[in-house]
Amino acid sequence: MSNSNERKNRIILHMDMDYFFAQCEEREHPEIKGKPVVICVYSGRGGDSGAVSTSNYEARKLGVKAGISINQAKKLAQDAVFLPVNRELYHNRSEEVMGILKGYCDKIEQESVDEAYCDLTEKVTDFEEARLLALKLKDEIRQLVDLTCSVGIGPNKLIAKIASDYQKPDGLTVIRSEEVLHFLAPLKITDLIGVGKKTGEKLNELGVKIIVDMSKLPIDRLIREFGQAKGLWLKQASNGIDDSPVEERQGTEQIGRIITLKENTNELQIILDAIDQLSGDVYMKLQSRNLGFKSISFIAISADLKTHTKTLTMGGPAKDVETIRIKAHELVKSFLLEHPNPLRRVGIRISNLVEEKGQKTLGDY
DNA sequence: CTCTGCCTTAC
DNA sequence: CCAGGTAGGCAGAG
Repeated sequence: MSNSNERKNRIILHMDMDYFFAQCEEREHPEIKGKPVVICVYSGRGGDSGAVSTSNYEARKLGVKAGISINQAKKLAQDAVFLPVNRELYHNRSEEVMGILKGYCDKIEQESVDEAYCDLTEKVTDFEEARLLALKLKDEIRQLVDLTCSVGIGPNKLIAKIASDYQKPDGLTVIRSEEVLHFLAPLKITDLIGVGKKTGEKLNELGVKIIVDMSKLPIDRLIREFGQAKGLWLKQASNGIDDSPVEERQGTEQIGRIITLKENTNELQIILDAIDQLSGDVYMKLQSRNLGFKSISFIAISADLKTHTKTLTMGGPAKDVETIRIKAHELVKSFLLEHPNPLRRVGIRISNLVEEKGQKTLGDY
């Protein structure tokens, strides 16, 4: 017997905070509002070595956007305000905003620190009512947290997400079921989730420029080019179909940390020292969630920016910092035997996280 | 199932 | 000479 909810036409909302990190900083430092603001991740190497995390619209007008180097950004916008990321601040703001959003539906699916889906199907009877609710939501976030966001509403997550991106900042876009195909048809394929640079280039070679082009490709062609899961997704998405439910998730499925070394090196001791630090950080996060883990990876990024990983899975779960350290050391050593070249960045990640009921911390294995 | 590389997503 | 940190998912081989 299928659940009647599954058959029902859904009304899904997607909320996306506008230029989130930079907006949080504007609120924190009102005097910088109106100026270009650039949020930076400093690598810890030279003074301005690092990358731009995000920027406000004034900075974007000057060409300063996520991903470019800080040095480049300084050339493009000498008078901009450059600030280091302050994750704690953004996290706190995020909690406030998500708290408000939770008041609008039974469950939300938080996609990242500044994005979430919300299923309104049981809360409203039609898209017009959903629009009013979204206006109220935006207003409440503005009143209580003093931040703007862009909201999209559609019959599924895919359409809601594209809609929230359609008008920014401070936008609201509602796409009814019957408007979906017209809405999608002229959009760029990179507007779809799962289509980035690589996939986009490959699709261009197939003569696909906009979404309607892709919707006409035979599914077996897409599967041949992109594999089963992705091919199927591209076919469905280009036709506006997405049956994935809004699912509340608690916590991530992996915990990782990665850093840039002061200088490229293949010296074991330097790398192990870094690993010990990272182990402590990862352990703290693990402990705060009271979880155990079964797999651990060492991540290495070489001077040419290629990523390498080495993973080890244990027979049973562990939850102590010593196991993290020891296993990570093993992975580092075995990696360096195979790849004795200098590394730029190193990191560790634990996965296969498991609920830990008992509190005994006997080292296993 | 495990492991690695690759892709994506932005912020 | 310059390119950060984090997480999720998939393919393909073993």
